[in-house]
This record gives sequence, structure tokens and C-alpha cells, in this order.
Amino acid sequence: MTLYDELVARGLIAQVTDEPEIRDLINNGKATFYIGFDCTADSLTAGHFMALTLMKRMQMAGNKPIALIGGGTTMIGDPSGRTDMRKMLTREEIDHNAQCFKRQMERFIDFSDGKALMLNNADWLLNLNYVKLLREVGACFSVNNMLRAECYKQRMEKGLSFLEFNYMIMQSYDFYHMFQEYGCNMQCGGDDQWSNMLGGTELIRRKLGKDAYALTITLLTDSQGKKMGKTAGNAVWLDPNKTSPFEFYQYWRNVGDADVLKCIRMLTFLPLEQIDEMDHWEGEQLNKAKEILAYELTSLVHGKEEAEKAQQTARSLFSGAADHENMPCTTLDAALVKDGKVGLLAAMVAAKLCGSNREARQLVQQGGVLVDGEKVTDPTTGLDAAKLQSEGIVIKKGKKTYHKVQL
RNA sequence: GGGAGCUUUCCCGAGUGGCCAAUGGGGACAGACUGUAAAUCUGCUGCUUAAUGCUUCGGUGGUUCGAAUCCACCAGCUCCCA
Repeated sequence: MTLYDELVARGLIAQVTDEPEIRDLINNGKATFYIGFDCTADSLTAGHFMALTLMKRMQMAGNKPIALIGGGTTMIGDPSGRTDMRKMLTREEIDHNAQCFKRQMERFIDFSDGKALMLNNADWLLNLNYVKLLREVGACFSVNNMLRAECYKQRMEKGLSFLEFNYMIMQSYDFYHMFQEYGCNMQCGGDDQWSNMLGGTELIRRKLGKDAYALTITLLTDSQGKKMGKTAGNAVWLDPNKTSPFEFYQYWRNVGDADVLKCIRMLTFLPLEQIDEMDHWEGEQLNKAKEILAYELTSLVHGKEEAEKAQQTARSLFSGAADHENMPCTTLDAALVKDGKVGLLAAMVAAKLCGSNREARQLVQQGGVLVDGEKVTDPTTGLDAAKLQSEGIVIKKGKKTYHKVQL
């Protein structure tokens, strides 16, 4: 099966500019393509992960990826899919984030021997001269067309600053620049980037009279149409310090029935034949598919060892037997001890199970807290300091959150 | 440059002088039911407490016994005219 057909079969391709050409390019390893990553945070997220897997698939088929870190474009802020303006980041924050991105990508994409490139658009965008840029590329953009672009449309009501309006031009310039300097003939990205990407191919055609291509990947949404890779508005991070391998595993272990197969298809590297076999699974059986999904992804991101650990911890926890070894654990501050006890509420806050005492108290009163397997409903309960010191105490919050505390 | 309007707790959105920590919806969290799913029902959602209490309604000042609510100035945003 060719790469292009595989991408289609996995449901990854959303839109392409020129199917026959792109087929030929990527199937035969002739594409030098880039994917841009704006560094708005200090870690990549599960959302970026899909782009990385695409990059890897393409690389495995002999194409050359360029990972573009958006050190420059992040200074502008992409308005796509946003109803309000992004927080402005300082140059220092952006540089720091770019470093973090770089480290994470290197674990996943092979950058050795020129098999892939990593560039930062700060290198060319930040030195642009305004008037020069306007004359060079500004003339090629029709404001009329830009306003019609999907990514700006929804912002026309809420308001769009000139700063953000220029994002498309910056992104187009990136493509134009890399087309000339690095022979980059294709851009990939999320489907929300479509209009920005077309800006680039259009610019290259007008300025250079040459063809460049764009391919977008389907946004990973759940059955309710919401973007996946987020919990409670927080991203699922690839950085183990921000989202532990166990939490990462659990996120995928808990996806809805309707979404498992889609996720396996799009995100894992399991052979399609194997996935097709799972296709008819249903009901309780899907739990097996969820385990496979969670294991595969955790293994890709955090390594096989971490994936094993997460899986074992999850299995033992949910089968009743608490597995103390791999449970998230917090060592409490000795100052919390009073009369040989540590207040339960204080311990929960210290372990970050709750944001405040009040919240913890409520959880306890509602019967959402188990201490060493016993339901506790009295918020004034104290944890025995001696036990905390010897083996530690396991607090279970709700159905799925386990946390060990010790002294 | 001129004019009108808006700014509320995670989000949307009520509230126009005391009964407001502030209606309602969404989301999140918890309980029941389940398959670590979905749907449904229930509770809950500023901080602190045993109770009490404390700090919030863009910012700063002011009027008042008392302000999210009135006034002044500042900032941000939206719309109309140029």
C-alpha cells in the first residue's frame, strides 16, 4: 500500500491542493515538507502529536520533514479557531518554549544526517523590513480574499486586530522563504490552517510562478465534535512533568466508545489489517481497544517501559488491588503534622487533588474520598503520622484518581 | 477626529442602591447506574471555619449609614460617522 493510500485509509487527509501531484510526491519520497509549530507553551500537546506522527510517517517513506518552530509567528499569534486574541508572549518566553519543543521533537523525529531539518522562523521573520515586505509580498495579497478566509470570518464579529490579521502573511512568507532556501515544496498542518496554507502556495505561484502543495490533516475531534487532547480545558501535554505517563495513559484509556477506533487509526502505527479486525468490536469489548490505544500512544511518547508501568498500575488499581509502586505520590511537609496527625483536607490540597480546603471538604462530605480503601465523610479526619511515615496512605478521589501521600 | 454603547465569578449571561458571593445555562468536579464508555438522574462550583467570618463584579478615586448597581477620571473592546 502506498503512503498516500495509507493516509487516506487512516482518515488522516482532510484537504489537498492537487491530489495527483501530492500522491506522486509523497509516495516516491520527493516531498520536502514543513509543519509549523507555534510555541505558545513550554511543551507540545497531544494535539501536536498527531502532526508529529504524520511527519514520521512521511519520513519513513523517504520524504524530508522540516519542523518549523514558530519563534517569529508566535510573536503575532494565530487567530484561527480563536474567538479572542491570544495572550502576548515575550521574546524570552517564546525562546524558552522553542527550546522545549525542540527537545521533545528530537525524541520522535530523526534529525540525523540531514534526514530532517529543524528551523525557527524567528531567524527570518524578525529581521524583515516593513516597507520592503509590503512591496515584496504585500502586493500579492488581496484583502478582499483574506477577509473571506474561514479563519478570519468568525473573528469579523468579535474583532480582529491588524497584528493578528498579518498572521496569514507571515505564515505564507515562511513557506515562500523555505521554498526558495530549502526546496520545501509542501506544507502540512491541521485543517484549521487551510487558508493560511493556501496563502503560501498562492504567494509562491505569484512571485515565482512555481507550484507548491498543501495537505491538511483531519482535526482529531470526539464524537461530539470537540477537539480531543484536552481535559477540563487543559491540554494533555507530552512533557511527563506536566502530564505524567500514567495520566497520559488514562486519558486515552478513557476515550468514548465512538472514538477509539478513529484514534487508533489516526494516531498509532499499528498495521491497518490489525485495526480492521478490531473494527467490529463493540460494547464491553471496546475496553480492550482502549487499552491498546492507551498503551501504544504512551509507548510512543514516553517509551515502552513507562507504558508498561502505566498499564500495570491502571490494571491493578481498577481491579481493586492498589499498586503502591507506580502511583503518583506526594511527600507532605512535616509542618502539617499536628498531634500526630495530618488533616485530611490539608493533605489533599498538598497533593494537588483539590485546589482549596473548601473544595476538599466538599468532596469528602459528598462521599467522593476514600482513605486506604475506606470511605471517609468527616472532613475533620486526620491521617496518622506514624503510618504516613512507614508505608504512606492512599487517598482515592472519585473513581479514578489515586494518590499516595507520605511523610 | 466626532458620537453611541459595552466590561460581572472557568465560559455565556442575569442583576441597575440594602434581602448579592451575586438568577439561569454551559463546562468542571462528586454521588447513583455502568464497561475506567456514553446517556440519564442527583449534588456541587470565590476563600476560610465547628459555627462565625473574609475578599470579589475592568482600574483608580468619590457620593452614601450602605454600591456590582450612582458620579468622575483612566484603560480595553464593539458599533456608527469621518
